[in-house]
Amino acid sequence: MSVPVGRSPVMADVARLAGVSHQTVSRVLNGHPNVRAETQARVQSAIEELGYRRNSSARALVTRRTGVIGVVAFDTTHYGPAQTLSGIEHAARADGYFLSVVTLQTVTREAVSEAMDYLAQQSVEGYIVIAPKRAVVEGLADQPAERPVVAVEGGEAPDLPVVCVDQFGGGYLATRHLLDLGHRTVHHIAGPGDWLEAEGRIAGWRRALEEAGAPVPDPLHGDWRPRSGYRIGAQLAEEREATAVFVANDQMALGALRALGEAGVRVPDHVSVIGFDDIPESEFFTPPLTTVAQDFSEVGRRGIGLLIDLLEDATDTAPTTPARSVVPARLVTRVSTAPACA
Amino acid sequence: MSVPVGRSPVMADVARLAGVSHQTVSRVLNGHPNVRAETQARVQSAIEELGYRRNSSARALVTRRTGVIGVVAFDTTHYGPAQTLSGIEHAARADGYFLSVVTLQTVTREAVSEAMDYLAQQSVEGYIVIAPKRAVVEGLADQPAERPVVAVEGGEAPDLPVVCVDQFGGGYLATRHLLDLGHRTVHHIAGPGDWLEAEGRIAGWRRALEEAGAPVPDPLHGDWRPRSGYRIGAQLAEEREATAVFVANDQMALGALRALGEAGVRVPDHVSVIGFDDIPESEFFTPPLTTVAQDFSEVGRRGIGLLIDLLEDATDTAPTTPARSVVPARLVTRVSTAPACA
DNA sequence: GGGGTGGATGTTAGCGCTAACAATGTTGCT
DNA sequence: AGCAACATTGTTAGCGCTAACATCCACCCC
Repeated sequence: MSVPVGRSPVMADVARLAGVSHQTVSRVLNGHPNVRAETQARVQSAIEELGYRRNSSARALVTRRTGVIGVVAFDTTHYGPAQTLSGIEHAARADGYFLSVVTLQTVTREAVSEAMDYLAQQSVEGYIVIAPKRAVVEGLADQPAERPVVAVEGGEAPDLPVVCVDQFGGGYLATRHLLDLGHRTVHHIAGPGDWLEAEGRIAGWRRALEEAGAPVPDPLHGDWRPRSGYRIGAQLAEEREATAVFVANDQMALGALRALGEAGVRVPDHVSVIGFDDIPESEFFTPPLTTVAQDFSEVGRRGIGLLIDLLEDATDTAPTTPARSVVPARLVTRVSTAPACA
Repeated sequence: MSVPVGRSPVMADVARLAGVSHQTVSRVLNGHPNVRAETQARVQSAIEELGYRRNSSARALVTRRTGVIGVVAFDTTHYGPAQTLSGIEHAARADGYFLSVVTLQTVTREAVSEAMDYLAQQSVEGYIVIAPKRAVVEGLADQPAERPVVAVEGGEAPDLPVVCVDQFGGGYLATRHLLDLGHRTVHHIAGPGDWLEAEGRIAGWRRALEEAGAPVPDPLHGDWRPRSGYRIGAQLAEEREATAVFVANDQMALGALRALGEAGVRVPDHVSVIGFDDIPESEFFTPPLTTVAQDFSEVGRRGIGLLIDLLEDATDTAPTTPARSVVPARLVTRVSTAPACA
């Protein structure tokens, strides 16, 4: 009788079929307590019979909640960002939120702000911004935040909730590992200067050297890509001075390994190399790369957790200090590092 | 005067400030033709003054269009899927659509159908499903499709619009390249049997061998990961029979290179190796890997293009044959392949 | 000059849902 | 019995927007 043709069923259709008011249907759908079990069952079966599905726009219109989280991500070509995004996605879904993603090519303040604007059109409830550069984080803090924002990989953002991997600790760990193997000092192929991850790793590396009283060579900046690691690796091979190199990511480490190999420098016999990220490939580099692993999924999970907290304690008017969550890094020892030759 | 406190402005606020009806505001927002330039300007400036932003839920409720496309993706750890997703995202945004993404861990029919169900809650207008396995594509075709679906990497889906890279052509290209270098035959480290990409590459490889009258060895199946390439590479090294190996992706090729290297088999002097995907790292493998490049961004673009066509010609009731778009693959020659030794 | 024409604007009625309140029935207690 | 307290259901009024229709006015043509 009441099977509607040509349009999808609405709450009133279900109500009619179940012989109740549409409000009762709404109550069943929202798990309201005061509905008789028998009524609830009748409504449920009417819903199934009609294949009814609640209209999310109508619901959002009246509840003022869309259940959508906006994500601004960068360059998912790289392993880390891609993994982080995936972690965010799973955590969000587990909590019943939807994700609307914008991926940016360029990491600038303007691009981020434009992306957030775009997402605002869709009435996202809050944002997760993967903010690997200082300028971006600062830009975020400036924005008149109508909606909560969580920065991921945002270093030490001044007044923004942040989740990040302990880059400093990771850099320290890597350097310490090489010093412990007896190397006099450790050279560093760093990431681009304006990246927070690069900064943190440099700081950790420097601290480890200073603590050990080791000389601190100038860090050599690459651009994260294998080619730049290759170029700098070739340079180091020519200088024949370094015995241990900490490379700020595995892709550059790959390039460096190749350059050293071509120059006849054997790894780890002549030079030890350690990377950062633990990409799936690094175990199979020549030689298998010792590196520092980051738990990206955990970062994603914590980011979503933090944002949802913010979303759901909207009552919390007291400007508590923004949360900050640091995920530890872990040393993964393989073949590319060895004791310094005496 | 009419600056509302405590709530964000609505159309009526803008209307009041501009001294027009809310409908005129709506007309300006929707680019309706019959609005006097002077009125339009007044409305525009009222919008800016109030920082007004149209409520997307209310709009969607009445227009029955959400502007959201649902994407079901897999395992964005891998380069290809991640790139494809990024291509989809850019294309969608360029056309003013939003993306809601679900990434799956397991590629099963059930998982896909559950993901689509989840997305349906959000009233997506259509779906893009990255469907790399036969079972998934078949499951999709079965579904009572209330909304348009485009399969990406879906091989030869029977009655579904599909965009994919020419896997067959790529496999053929790779094999042909090795045969042209004088190899008697080409061994194949394939992907898992139930993956369409693996199937297509096997078929292309087989065809090239058959055309050349070369013997067709059994393909050896890996799981796409470096480790499986390593295992199979070690096996090939031990048998000492293969002089040319076509590996179904770069990650497995990396493992194979490593296994061959460890077994003292020199690449390309003793054995030529060719990969598939052209991941950013492959240029820096030892030796730099000859491979087959896929234009993932183009795949994403075409996928979105196809879906939007479907969405916007909803009038088109005639069941035209589903579109099918094949993106060519490209040979990238580096160092890992060389003429067969006489 | 009268009536048609079309541009510019306003008015009204929903879209499908939830929240608030109203109206029942049902139980327990004095 | 009588009334309070509560469980259960229904009724009504929007949420903020767009589509459809109504209105007004300027202009043109015979």
